[in-house]
Amino acid sequence: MRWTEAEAPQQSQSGSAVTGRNGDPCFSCSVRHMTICSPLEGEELLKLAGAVSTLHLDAHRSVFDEGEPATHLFNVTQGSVKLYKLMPDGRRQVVGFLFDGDFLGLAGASGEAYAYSAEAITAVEICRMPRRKLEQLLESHPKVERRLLGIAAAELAAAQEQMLLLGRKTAKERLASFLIQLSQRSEHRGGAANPVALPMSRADIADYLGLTTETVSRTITQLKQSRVISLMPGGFVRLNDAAALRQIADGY
Amino acid sequence: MRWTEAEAPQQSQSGSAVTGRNGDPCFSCSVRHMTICSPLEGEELLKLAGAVSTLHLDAHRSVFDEGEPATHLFNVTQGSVKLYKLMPDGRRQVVGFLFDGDFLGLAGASGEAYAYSAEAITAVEICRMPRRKLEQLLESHPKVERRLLGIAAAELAAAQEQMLLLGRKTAKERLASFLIQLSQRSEHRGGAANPVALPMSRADIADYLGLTTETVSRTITQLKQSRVISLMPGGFVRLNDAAALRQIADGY
DNA sequence: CGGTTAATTGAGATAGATCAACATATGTGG
DNA sequence: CCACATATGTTGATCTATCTCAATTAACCG
Repeated sequence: MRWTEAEAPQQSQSGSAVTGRNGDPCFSCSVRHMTICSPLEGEELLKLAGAVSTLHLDAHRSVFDEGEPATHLFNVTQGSVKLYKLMPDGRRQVVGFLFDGDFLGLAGASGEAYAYSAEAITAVEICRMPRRKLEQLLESHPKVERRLLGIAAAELAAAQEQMLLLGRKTAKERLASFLIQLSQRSEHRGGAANPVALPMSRADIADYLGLTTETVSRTITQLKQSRVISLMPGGFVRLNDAAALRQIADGY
Repeated sequence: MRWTEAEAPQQSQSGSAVTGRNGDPCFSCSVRHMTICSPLEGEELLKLAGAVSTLHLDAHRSVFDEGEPATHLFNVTQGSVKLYKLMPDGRRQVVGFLFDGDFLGLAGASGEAYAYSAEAITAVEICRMPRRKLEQLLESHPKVERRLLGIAAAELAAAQEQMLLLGRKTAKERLASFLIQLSQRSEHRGGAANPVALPMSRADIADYLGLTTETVSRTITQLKQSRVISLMPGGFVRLNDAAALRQIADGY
């Protein structure tokens, strides 16, 4: 179920909460330096803070569904989110995972409806802004628009890399690529490159890599047995030989 | 082989030719209304015309290769182009086809190197602009930047749709999706929706859909036998029952 | 600590790949 | 303009990576 802002309880039993216009969400934002907001300062930031709301969602809660009018744009400030598309018979394709600092809603920057569904993997904190507010922001702040264009270009390149993975790589190569990708993204946002967090389920990984959960599981076992990776408690993977993993990922 | 502009003959035997700064390429541009240039007029267009060159390439000629410095942006004005990524052992993934009016080089809008190779499928005419010129253009023309952002968002949505295709669809569904896509794109740029041109080889289609040429051929035969499509001379496909094809594409 | 869900492992089935032959264009030099 | 040469496309017969179906084990949670 989804609720409008007016109906939303500040702290609900349903695993959702909104906080709007009542703090300084932007000044204290822990991921501001990696968001589209980074070019803004002082007064501008204050103005922005008045336009955004902060969502708190439990794991498995929907952020929005494919086909809904794309009224908002988002920024994940804490936690992990998955983006996916569904076919009528239930086949699912995860088109992306989002982590701290990641922007969400580019497709909605021009289109009218969300092209995929978004769901929390872990408990998440998400910053939400009305699309029309962003449009105003773009008018007055070319830097923000440039930043958005850069994000779009990077996402496009990542999408093309994923097409190569889905179209041409073996199961082993897909898993290796996936782990390397998670490691690099963690590093990129200032986290550890090596013990990599795997907050998503095997089913989510399978739907991201175009495989089944069984094949994901078997392939992880295979990588484990060849000592390239180790599974650690708490949903972490240690990359024992990142170079070897990269070789596998690239199909050498 | 590739050549620098200085070395390039105006009309060469190698299947390549450049024309720069010597006409009114922009005013007479047949696809201007669908390009990023569409917001420009009069003097602005004249200035732009001074910055672009027009390339003429025969089929199978390279426009650029993956990894090259992304010094230019392009617009296909006539003909068809394929974009592809290669793996070390030769596995290929076609990440896109371009037709009249399509923009090329978004990835290069922020990145430093082309993320894929581009090659002419048919004889093509391509408009080329230095990346720094575009950046200047963006500075002074927010409309152009907005347009680029819209293109990026649309491409991103298309890429996600392709991930669903590659990750979850059957061969038959992939072919149906592909034909519907070509039909819609043709219609979108003012062409006929129904007899659809297939300028690319079976190998290109296979590499786009994550299949082999044999499977592409067999699946086309299958669609032909079920009367949903017909192959016409000259590399055209007639969609006899577009609705049925769409049903197949969507997995109903 | 039971109960439920997620992950792993096993055995067998299959869509699509591979290997191979043939057919049909496409192009070229005589 | 034709006959050959080459590249592209189609069809057939097998093979195999991954899926599907099924059972077991491990993790999580109240």
